[in-house]
Amino acid sequence: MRKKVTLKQIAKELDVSISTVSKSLKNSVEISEETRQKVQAFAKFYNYKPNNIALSLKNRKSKTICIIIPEIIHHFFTTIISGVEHVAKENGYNVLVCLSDESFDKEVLNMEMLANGSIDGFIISLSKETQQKKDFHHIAEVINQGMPVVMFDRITNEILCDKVIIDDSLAAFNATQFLIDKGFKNIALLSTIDYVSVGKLRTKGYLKALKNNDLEVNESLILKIEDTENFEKSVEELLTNNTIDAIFAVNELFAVTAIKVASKLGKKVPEDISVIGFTDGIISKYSTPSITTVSQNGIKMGAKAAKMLIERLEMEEIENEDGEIEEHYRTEVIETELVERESTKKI
Amino acid sequence: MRKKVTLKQIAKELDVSISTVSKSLKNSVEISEETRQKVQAFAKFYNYKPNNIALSLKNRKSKTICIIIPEIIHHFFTTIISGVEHVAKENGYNVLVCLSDESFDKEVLNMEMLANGSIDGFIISLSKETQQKKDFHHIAEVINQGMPVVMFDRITNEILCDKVIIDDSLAAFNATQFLIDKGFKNIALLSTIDYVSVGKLRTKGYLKALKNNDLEVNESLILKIEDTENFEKSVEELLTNNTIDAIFAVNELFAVTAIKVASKLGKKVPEDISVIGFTDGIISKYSTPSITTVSQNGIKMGAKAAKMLIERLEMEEIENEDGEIEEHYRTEVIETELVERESTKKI
DNA sequence: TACCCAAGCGAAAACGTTTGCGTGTTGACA
DNA sequence: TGTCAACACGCAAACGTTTTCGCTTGGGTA
Repeated sequence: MRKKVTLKQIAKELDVSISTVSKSLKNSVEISEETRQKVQAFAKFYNYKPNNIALSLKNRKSKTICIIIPEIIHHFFTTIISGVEHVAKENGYNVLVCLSDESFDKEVLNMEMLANGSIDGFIISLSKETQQKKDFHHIAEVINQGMPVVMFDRITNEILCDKVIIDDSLAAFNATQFLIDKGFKNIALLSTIDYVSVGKLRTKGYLKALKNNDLEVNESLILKIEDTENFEKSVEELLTNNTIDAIFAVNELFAVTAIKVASKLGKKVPEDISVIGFTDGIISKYSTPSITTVSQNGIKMGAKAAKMLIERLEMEEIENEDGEIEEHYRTEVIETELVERESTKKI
Repeated sequence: MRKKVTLKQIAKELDVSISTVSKSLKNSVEISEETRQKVQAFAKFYNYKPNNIALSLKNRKSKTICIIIPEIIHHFFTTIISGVEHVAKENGYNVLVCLSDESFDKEVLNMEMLANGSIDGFIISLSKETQQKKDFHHIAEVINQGMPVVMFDRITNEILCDKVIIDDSLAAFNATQFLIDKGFKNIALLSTIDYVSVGKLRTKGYLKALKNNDLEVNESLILKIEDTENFEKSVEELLTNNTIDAIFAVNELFAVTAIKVASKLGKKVPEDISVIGFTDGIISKYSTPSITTVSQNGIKMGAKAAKMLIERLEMEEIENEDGEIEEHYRTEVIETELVERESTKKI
């Protein structure tokens, strides 16, 4: 086993000072050609690599960013990570992935654990519990300490920072309008409870589309699901007790479940009921029938978030020099797209 | 903005030495009750948190592990990360996620970038290209430097280290046997090309099951897919030109595609053809019909890999003290399970 | 011969910790 | 009054870098 070699060891071995070694490796003109050659050869032979931790300490930056997401077994968040990772690597940053498991405490813990030099900035999508509690002190705290934060998807307006979102309300509006244009009038909504910001916004878009087309809102066609594990029954009741010709679901899982329940009840998709989902994930693509859905480009979103964070990180260096701090935060809206597949009736 | 406070600043403010502050915060008996109180109160007020980077440098360990996977937009790898992350956090470790994108170079780059103090150990699943090249010098290198590595799923026997695998061959054997037991004789195989270790092993299990039951191996029923993007056509040809009553696919994507193609050709699953897949992911669960599949518990696998890595990390500390190094590597086999769903005919 | 300058190198500080050991001040006791 | 613990604290090294500044040596010039 050949342990990592340090500047000190090289210096000792070649009987020069540590500074000489360091400068030689950096091709400083201060050092004679001869010494440089010697040191570089030696360093190469022993496969010298500067210790990143020491560099982090010295430079007071770790070249690492942390992304905190509610859960990872979820296609959307996976694409986000993918986008973040690629941009990060391109810019020489590493990515630490933390899961809040939708828990407020874990979210806080993760942030506190890392906001002490370990990382340079956060990219975060709020946990359900955090959104419910409306307690964002942990985020305000790290921002206050001078650490940049970029929020995406599940955000809050109570915190000032860079944000990347889709226009959930508009996307939902468009999806609903798409159904209305096909002539459907009894459009059910499968949504989440309101404290989930995106659920609320998507519901808003749905309502607006109905209103815009002078369609009456039928409350019994709106199902707000809390328990995302066991809700088949509620959907079954919804479909049994009402006349429904189309469904707009605020996520993939709700959409595919709606289709399952419908076919169980003997209703065919899209012949009897048309279904539109949200998030263009694996489920939508591979289920039968494949599902028409609102595509939120997670990769693009993650990439954008990473870009914003890194820009701010690199910007800070310059700004710190003249002591000015730019506080002009941006909110980027990533465009969505309606991907038409088999679950909606062709006209 | 209130920047992070350091021991030095506290020391200066309270007019004591840095060591006194440090010891006070650690409740050392060396320091008087009074001073301790004072320091702790001050530290608490200013929300002092020790700088992790400095600690890493001093302790020469970062409490961070890195997982390198070929791609993240893949349910199996996502569950792995989930398993790893939870065990890591439980033990006070952070998780750095790196993607090789199935590229040898990126794999090497990632390892070299991080094997200099940034992290304490690796968990890795080999990229396709690496398996094809059979070049594992980068892995041997970091192991040689004394950094523990745990390989999972896509492994190689050429490297000695801890490993976590499933018995791919056995699992494939069982799946094939399951089909044979149902009375099928013309069982097609959708596999990958042989350099992907798991593809090869699963093919082996398939062949063994046929042999064990005195069934003749029909080479034209075996399709080895290279391009995992555009292979529908090959599957279509396979199904058109042969009499096939069952299909064993070595992953979810192949399985769901087989079903799509079959139904396109007017053959019903499971009435006309039974299909078994591999990996119990979202696709298998939510496609229609839902797919009978070999479940590899990714969470368990990831958790096990993390446990093995951390055990070795903590073990090393003790061993280093008496200079002995334990080189007894283990290979853990995670049991698989056949999850019966709708894509196989009930007898 | 005296002086200067450049080249080549080393010392030391800094980043923020921890910790073994040294040291000064008490108070008690003989 | 002298001695010696015990107590309370500070010094300094160490982790591995980078970088500023200062030092030495030699040769050239006046």
